Amino acid sequence: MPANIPDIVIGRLPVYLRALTRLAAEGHEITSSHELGQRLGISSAQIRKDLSHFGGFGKQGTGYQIAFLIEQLRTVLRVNQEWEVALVGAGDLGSALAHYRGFGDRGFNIACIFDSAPNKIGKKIGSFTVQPMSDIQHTIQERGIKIAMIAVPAEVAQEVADQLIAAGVRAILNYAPMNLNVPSNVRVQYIDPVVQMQRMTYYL
Amino acid sequence: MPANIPDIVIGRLPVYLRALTRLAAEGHEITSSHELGQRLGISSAQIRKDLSHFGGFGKQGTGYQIAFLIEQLRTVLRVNQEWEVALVGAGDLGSALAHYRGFGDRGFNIACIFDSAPNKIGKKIGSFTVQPMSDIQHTIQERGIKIAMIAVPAEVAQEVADQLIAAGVRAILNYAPMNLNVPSNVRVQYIDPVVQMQRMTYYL
DNA sequence: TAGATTGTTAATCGATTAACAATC
DNA sequence: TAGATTGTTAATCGATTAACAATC
Repeated sequence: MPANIPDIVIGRLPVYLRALTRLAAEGHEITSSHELGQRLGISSAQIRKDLSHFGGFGKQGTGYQIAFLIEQLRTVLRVNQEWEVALVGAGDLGSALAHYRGFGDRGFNIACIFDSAPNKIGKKIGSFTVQPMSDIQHTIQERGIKIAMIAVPAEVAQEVADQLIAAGVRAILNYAPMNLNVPSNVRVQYIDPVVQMQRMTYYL
Repeated sequence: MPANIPDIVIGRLPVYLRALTRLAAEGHEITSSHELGQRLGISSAQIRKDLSHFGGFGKQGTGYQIAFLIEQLRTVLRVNQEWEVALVGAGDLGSALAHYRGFGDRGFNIACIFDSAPNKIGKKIGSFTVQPMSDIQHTIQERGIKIAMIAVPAEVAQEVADQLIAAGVRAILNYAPMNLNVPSNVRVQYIDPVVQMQRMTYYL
């Protein structure tokens, strides 16, 4: 495993992986840094440089074997295995996430759903039964779950995060519109559609 | 309006705005670049530098009046007005977005919903009636809508984007797991939870 | 062989940080 | 006045790009 890869490079690999998977679905077998860069709107040099951190995946004069490169990136990102994911929050968003079919084939499986509302606990969402928050510690620890999605109101998101971390979670995808305070060994990614729209209105 | 602000700076302003709104909700009236930086996990120097692109919003020795800074940032980002947003896709995700209460108070209102499935067209989602895709051009043009959210399968996302852009949309929030090709006068932001989880598994 | 594209180095470009005078 | 914090400059740091030898 190469050391000290910049985080910004790691951040682009999933986007490369997604584009390569799409190219493969379209029937391509080989691509080049130039073609991939065109699709993604970034320079070919950046793609070659990013990939070169992990080894020489291409062939001069030819380019990259798509299936091979996909496999390599999946290995680097550690998504050549299935990760179990805990979901907290069984409202509109939580339900939509629970029903979303796009996780499984890209390395993730929702394994359990938690909510605090008594009228939701015990209900079925897809194939899952909503569990009470008090189950978090036990279920997550027992199953060794390391990844969680938070889909609860902002007011309780920090509290939920604290519980998840105490139970062993080390990666959080936070849908609540607020910043989380977490120890340095825990990673957080944020999804806030309003923030992303506010990044565009400036230019309108 | 100051010229040529780096995009990376614009990208942080909504996060500042969100944190400030939260501080205000907690009853604070004044904050400092240091306090804000602590909350967000970034340096105080960066916050001061970012804000200084748009003017001197603080006072030496005191810090920033939160209400005033919120108002300034809302003006800079142009979210001191309400933007009408078109939503394409009335599946699980589209429905969840239509029901989400968090848009209105942060500058955005969903104004119309489109889907292609005959069994969805005409149905009510919240207070909206799902319209057929063929209405896109007319409705968006008539209402002067500039922002759209795409919540359709990846296979049709590019086609939907093309239609939206032809109708006058200039900012797209894309939930479909694929890259969109758009003209340079159109901005796109992406939400793909799998990409964001794949950015974390590398470190687990 | 000729053409194409990689992997890599060095140069450029841009962003972050440290430091401090200004000033509330 | 003394203490605190801004706005800004200059220095540092890191990321992107251009260019090309290597080589398929």
